[in-house]
Amino acid sequence: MSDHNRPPRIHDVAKMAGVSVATVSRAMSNPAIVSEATRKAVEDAIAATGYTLNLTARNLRQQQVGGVLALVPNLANPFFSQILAGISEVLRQRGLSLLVMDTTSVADQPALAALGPYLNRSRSDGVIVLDGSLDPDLFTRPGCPPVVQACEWIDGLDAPRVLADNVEGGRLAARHLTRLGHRHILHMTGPAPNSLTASRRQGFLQGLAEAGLPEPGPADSIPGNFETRSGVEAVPRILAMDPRPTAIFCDNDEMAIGVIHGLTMTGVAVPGDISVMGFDNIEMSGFCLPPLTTIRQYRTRLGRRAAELLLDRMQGSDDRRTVILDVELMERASTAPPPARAPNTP
Amino acid sequence: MSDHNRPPRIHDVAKMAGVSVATVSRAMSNPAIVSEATRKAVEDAIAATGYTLNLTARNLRQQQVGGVLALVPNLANPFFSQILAGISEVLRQRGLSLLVMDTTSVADQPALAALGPYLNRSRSDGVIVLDGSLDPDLFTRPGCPPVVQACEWIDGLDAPRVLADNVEGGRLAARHLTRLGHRHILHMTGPAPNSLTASRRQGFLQGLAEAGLPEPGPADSIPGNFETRSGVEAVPRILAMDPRPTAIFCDNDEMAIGVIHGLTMTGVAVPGDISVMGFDNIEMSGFCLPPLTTIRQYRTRLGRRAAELLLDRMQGSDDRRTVILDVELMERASTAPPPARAPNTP
DNA sequence: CATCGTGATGTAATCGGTTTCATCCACGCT
DNA sequence: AGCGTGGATGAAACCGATTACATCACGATG
Repeated sequence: MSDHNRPPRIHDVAKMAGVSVATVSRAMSNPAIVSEATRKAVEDAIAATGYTLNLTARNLRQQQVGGVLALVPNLANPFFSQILAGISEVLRQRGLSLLVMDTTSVADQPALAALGPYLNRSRSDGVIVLDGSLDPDLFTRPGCPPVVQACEWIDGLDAPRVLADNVEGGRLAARHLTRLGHRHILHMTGPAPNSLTASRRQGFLQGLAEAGLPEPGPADSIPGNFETRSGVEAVPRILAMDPRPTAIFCDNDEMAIGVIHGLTMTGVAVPGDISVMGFDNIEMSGFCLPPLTTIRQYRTRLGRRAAELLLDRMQGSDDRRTVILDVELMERASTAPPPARAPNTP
Repeated sequence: MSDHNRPPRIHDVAKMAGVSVATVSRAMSNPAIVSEATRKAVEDAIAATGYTLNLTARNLRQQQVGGVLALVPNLANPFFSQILAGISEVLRQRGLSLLVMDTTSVADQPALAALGPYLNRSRSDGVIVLDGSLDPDLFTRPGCPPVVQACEWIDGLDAPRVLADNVEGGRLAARHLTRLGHRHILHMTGPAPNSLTASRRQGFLQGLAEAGLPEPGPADSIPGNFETRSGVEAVPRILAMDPRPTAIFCDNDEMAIGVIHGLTMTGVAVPGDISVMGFDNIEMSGFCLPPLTTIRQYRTRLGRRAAELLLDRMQGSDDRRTVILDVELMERASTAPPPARAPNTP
């Protein structure tokens, strides 16, 4: 052993195999263009030295980073982490690293100062944005790598999008509830500027119209922020409504679970007195009580598609299409026909 | 503009500022050692050219990667993603990237083949392992960067650990339930080889002993796999037990929620007939019905500490100590004194 | 037989920074 | 005046791979 306890480099492999470093490099990255005997010799030398290639050196030469950055609003939210799992899967197959950055952790700073340095070709080869609340201009600055939007999207950002069919989901929710006989349905929405909020609302209204219901007024929706707590906190206001709604469609499962929690704690039966449904089909929605009727979207698949689209763009594709993934109604036990009389009708 | 649409390099900045590239480099990384006037000139030139440094080049020269790898069993599990959020926070402050890899996505392949290439100084500067089921030998191979274990740990791996006080948590659970008057408590455990399972069990037994209860037999525990479904599926076996337990301590919240789901669907009241408690205090535990009594552990803090410890090790510290973080009993509504008579006593 | 093409390989430039080492200059001390 | 000292800076080596280009051997072709 002549190595001074330093990891072997390609030079050491070349010497041991009796070939040049160029040949070693070729044997590794494009085995077809070296002779059988040489390849064998190189393989043996690699095994003997325990050589592993220095990715940083390769990346520098090839003008790439070898990784893709995912911008996640709130890493702690399981909804996003499942999308990440899909992204991770695709990237790993291509030998790329997944870098993640939590955008909420920098929410106190100006986005440009906090995120700007990361939206750079020297930090990643591509970006998948899961946060629809970011400034589109962040991604159009020179030096920003290719971008794909997943799940949420940013108005005015001209980059491919991979979305669940939120409009259809909203429509399915309205159809489900109206078919059960509900006529007075409250819509608990996400935060106002959010892209998901807008399209779920749109589909929901469309579904109500198809059922022949009149256009709901502003009193028929109540804003939340996608967090469970906001569902709980909406309950007193919901119960004070007159007439009281017989069903509530929440823009995500967390809020729906919060609403059910609040209603149940107040003695209102779900779905006996009020039906509640959610959106997303998070893991927990099948196990809460009552199990939650919701709209299922395929998060792992969404992550995979987003990663695939990004890889295309990184290879120069100029495909800017939006991919819409199917959603599906998951009918569980939190919805039922309305009570014979509205609970607060005399 | 003389740039041919190519991002500016340090050379361009140097030319514009009228200094050498070495000086530009120094002005950026160690401003104190260049003169006031030079620093100003360089700053102006950087602003004028829109220069951003190529991290890959710096990393190559400095023999580092600029990133830390987190090995997560199941990215889709919110429990882990919250730890990641803590890790991410610390790393970002130091300008390091967070790389994540889902170990379940490679579970079908031999760990060495799948993970080996990533456990290398050329892929990351350090590793945080959240998966206690991995082979310790993976991390002792030459070329593996410094490792810190967080949350779970690997027997036989001599690397710093950051853990919640699982033993104390088990003890608190036993104390809480015995103080309520329970004498027959079932322990639903995690998978057998898991490090968390063992220590929670140990604390639980200790707590029972302190309450003067006899050592429980093998029939007083039932194995799960930390997933909600395993909690649901355990219910028929639980209800068939004779005598039937009056309380169930589950090794995590997901299983507890599954158990509550199963019991409630079968018409058994929680906590009226059987008390259930969990471990972890996941977000949802406060909102399920009934709200879950559980042991809280501080996941974000755990992630932060792990990252800090790793940074120490990366800077050469040889501190191998284990950090134990406090846990806390969260008393909610899923536990109560046992019914006057055991439900299935004649 | 000369020429050309082709496959396999070596040589050296290259990626874009950091850092060592040398140089230069101003200043203070003897 | 001579000399040492320290601060600021530049020239060039260096990090470890990839790859353009040159070279060479060999077989096919005219």
